[in-house]
Amino acid sequence: MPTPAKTSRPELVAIARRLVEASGPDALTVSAVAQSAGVKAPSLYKHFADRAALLKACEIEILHELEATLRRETKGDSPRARLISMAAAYRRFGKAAPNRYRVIYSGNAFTDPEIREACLFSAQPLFDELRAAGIAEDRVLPVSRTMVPFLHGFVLMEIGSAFNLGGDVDEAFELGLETILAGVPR
Amino acid sequence: MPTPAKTSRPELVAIARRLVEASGPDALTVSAVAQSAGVKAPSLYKHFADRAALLKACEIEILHELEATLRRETKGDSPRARLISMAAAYRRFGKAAPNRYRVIYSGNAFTDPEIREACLFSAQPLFDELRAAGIAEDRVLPVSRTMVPFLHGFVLMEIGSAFNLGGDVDEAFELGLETILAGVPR
DNA sequence: CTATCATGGCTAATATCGTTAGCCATTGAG
DNA sequence: CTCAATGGCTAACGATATTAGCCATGATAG
Repeated sequence: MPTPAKTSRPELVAIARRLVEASGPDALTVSAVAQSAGVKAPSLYKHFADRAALLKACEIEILHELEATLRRETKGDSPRARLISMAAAYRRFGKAAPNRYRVIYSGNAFTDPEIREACLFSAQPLFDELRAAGIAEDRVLPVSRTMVPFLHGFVLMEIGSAFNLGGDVDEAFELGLETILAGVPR
Repeated sequence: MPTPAKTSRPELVAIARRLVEASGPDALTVSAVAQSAGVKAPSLYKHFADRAALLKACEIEILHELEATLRRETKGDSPRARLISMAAAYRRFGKAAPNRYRVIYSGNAFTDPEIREACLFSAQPLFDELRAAGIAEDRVLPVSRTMVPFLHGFVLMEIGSAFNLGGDVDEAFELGLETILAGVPR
């Protein structure tokens, strides 16, 4: 390859992620990323089509990170315990870095095939655990469509400080989860 | 009041809403609103502190509209039927105008007292129905914190085309809802 | 009536974005 | 050794939000 590259796709994504996670999506400016990479703004377009592509790369990386986190932190003996553990890990993932979580599902990106794939990938751990819990194959999808919206909505609302009427939020999370897991044997 | 005003706060909000709902939040540019109001961009700042304030006004209006919609469209004899009806109305509200729905909870606006108030207002119909369903007062909040995240997450995902693995989405919605309403007698 | 003064327009200007065009230096491959 | 592609750079454009400062109006106090 000609002309030694001062930066690289992965490095740029890493920088972009740092910006987003530290200060929200608006902080992901082309100039800021470039500057942090020791490069001028227009040079970024040699690596990414546009700012959206950069953000998309972040989103995909984050979804992979979510998948890995769920796999790593899901523990327990019974299927039910594992599902509860996974849900807690999901929630922790969101709370640990709100701006990171907010990137997920941002945009109407589901039309994008790469995002679709990454989302599907990040959902695999749940599918696997549901199967392991003995949920019939044709119920895995419907049950996921109860759990994931609940988790997603809960995390979004929690990191947005929407639960501001007092009461124990941890308890509410457990209650909701247990309600949803009613069909899964203890 | 001096100098006849060419426009007004409410008109500007209406215009802003039209733009947002038609083409998403990015379409809400100060110039576009101004032009549509027959006024130059800087004049908007006589009515709103900044673009964010205009968007906030939209969000509050939308939350009030949501409340009214829920009140209007919640029907049924049994408490359970009414809750199901309300949930369906909520989902319809989101699907009818995805960009309108997306404005809700956008931003981390819950720190803003006016937004908080509007959110609380929009949640009243649910609280009322839960009470009418005989849910104990100290359970209303926890149960809401199961239902609302589910509804919010479901609608967000649905309007984002996240349910793209086939299967009947309507059915999944009903299943999720019934699971959550398990405690409410038929 | 008239003087006042706050309201709500306007023009002009600035800073910051994303993005494109076009140029040039490097360097790996033939 | 040549050469072409890669990946940098400068310059520039258009859009955006926002500010400063000016001016006409017209309700209101005297």
